[in-house]
Amino acid sequence: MARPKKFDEAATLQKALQVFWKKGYAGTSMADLVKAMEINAPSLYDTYGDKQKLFLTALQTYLRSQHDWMNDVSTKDIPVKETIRLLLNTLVEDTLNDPEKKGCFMVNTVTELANVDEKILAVAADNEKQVQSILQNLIRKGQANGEISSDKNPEILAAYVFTNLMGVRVVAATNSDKKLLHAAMEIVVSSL
Amino acid sequence: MARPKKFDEAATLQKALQVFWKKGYAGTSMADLVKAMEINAPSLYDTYGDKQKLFLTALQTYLRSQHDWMNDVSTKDIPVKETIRLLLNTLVEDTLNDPEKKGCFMVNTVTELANVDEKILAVAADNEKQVQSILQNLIRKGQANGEISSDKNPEILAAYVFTNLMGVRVVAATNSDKKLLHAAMEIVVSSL
DNA sequence: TTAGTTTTGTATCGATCATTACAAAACAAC
DNA sequence: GTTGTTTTGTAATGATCGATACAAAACTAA
Repeated sequence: MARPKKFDEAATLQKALQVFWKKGYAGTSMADLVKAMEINAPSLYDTYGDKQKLFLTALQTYLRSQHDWMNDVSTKDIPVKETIRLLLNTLVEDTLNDPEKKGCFMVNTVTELANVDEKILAVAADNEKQVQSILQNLIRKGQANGEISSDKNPEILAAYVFTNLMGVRVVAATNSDKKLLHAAMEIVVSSL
Repeated sequence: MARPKKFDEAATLQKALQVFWKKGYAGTSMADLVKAMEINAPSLYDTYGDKQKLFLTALQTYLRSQHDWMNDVSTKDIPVKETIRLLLNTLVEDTLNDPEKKGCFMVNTVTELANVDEKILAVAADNEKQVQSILQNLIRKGQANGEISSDKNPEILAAYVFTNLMGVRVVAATNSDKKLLHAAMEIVVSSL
């Protein structure tokens, strides 16, 4: 019924995600996006809305894949502590292996915008809730099978792990001592 | 020998620091700074240089006060674990009590710029070195007086505490459950 | 007071910002 | 092939970006 789009919506969104991830919201110009996405400005606005909306869409896409990954790892049939070790260590590896050293898009966004944009704050709070939920389920499972003491509070343990998940993403940006970071994560696991 | 400045250099720098801290580097315009600092653009450039230089000066000022604070706390005559508990809990309190929820200026800067600005990366690496040094000294002191097992590696423990210092600054931006954060920090202390 | 120096205020620079008007081009349905 | 609809490319919008030119104003030293 009309002229079809020349580009793939999802793939082009991924390109925008990469730019926002690397340069942040304010640090990214529409010209940057137009160039990276290889579409013209009018196509961009028509398909994804304005800069804010595109950013939010990119962020949600990122979070979904992040959650999917965590859920995948969490449903593996291995000990709970092994699972949490895998989560932490994979983050260290991924952060250090990224040649662009982009860190975590959610962490970057929280530190840039959560205090000045309520919508972003809501997304961040929701993300925390979801990740905490995944972690709590893991910990309860560990308590059920005897890996973790039932005396401990799952909510607190989850918050503790979450803090380390966030922290290691920041630290890995300036410290590339892989062994040291893995050793620090090992303390997290062994203190559960 | 000439017309004196009408403003206080250090106090006006503090105003710039507050703006950069709240809005980030790219999110801050020179117009924002001129307004907050209550000086004219030419005075700003003449005294502090361009935007980049002013930002770096503000960041260094922030780091110096941060290090001074850590050193002050570290030289208190209390048990080492108590000191580390105080460091972690004070960060939680300060972050939650700030009505502007600015978080940590260093963390914000690392996540915004460390991957695109080598000068910032160097400052961040240097900061990590200094904080790690303070933490390592504390831990060695704890090992000397029997608070902490001498079997443990001070460097790894310091990296572990550092990760939690960074992490809690990010988490406190979206989770304002004070009790939960304090409880999580308590795990950090008790795992030393 | 006068000479010399620096700061201040105004006003503006070209460049870049996010966003869009408009018309040619490209498709689907008939 | 014609009609109707949407996308595309070009080009430009006003606003804001970081940074300065210039002259009046304000001070010190003599």
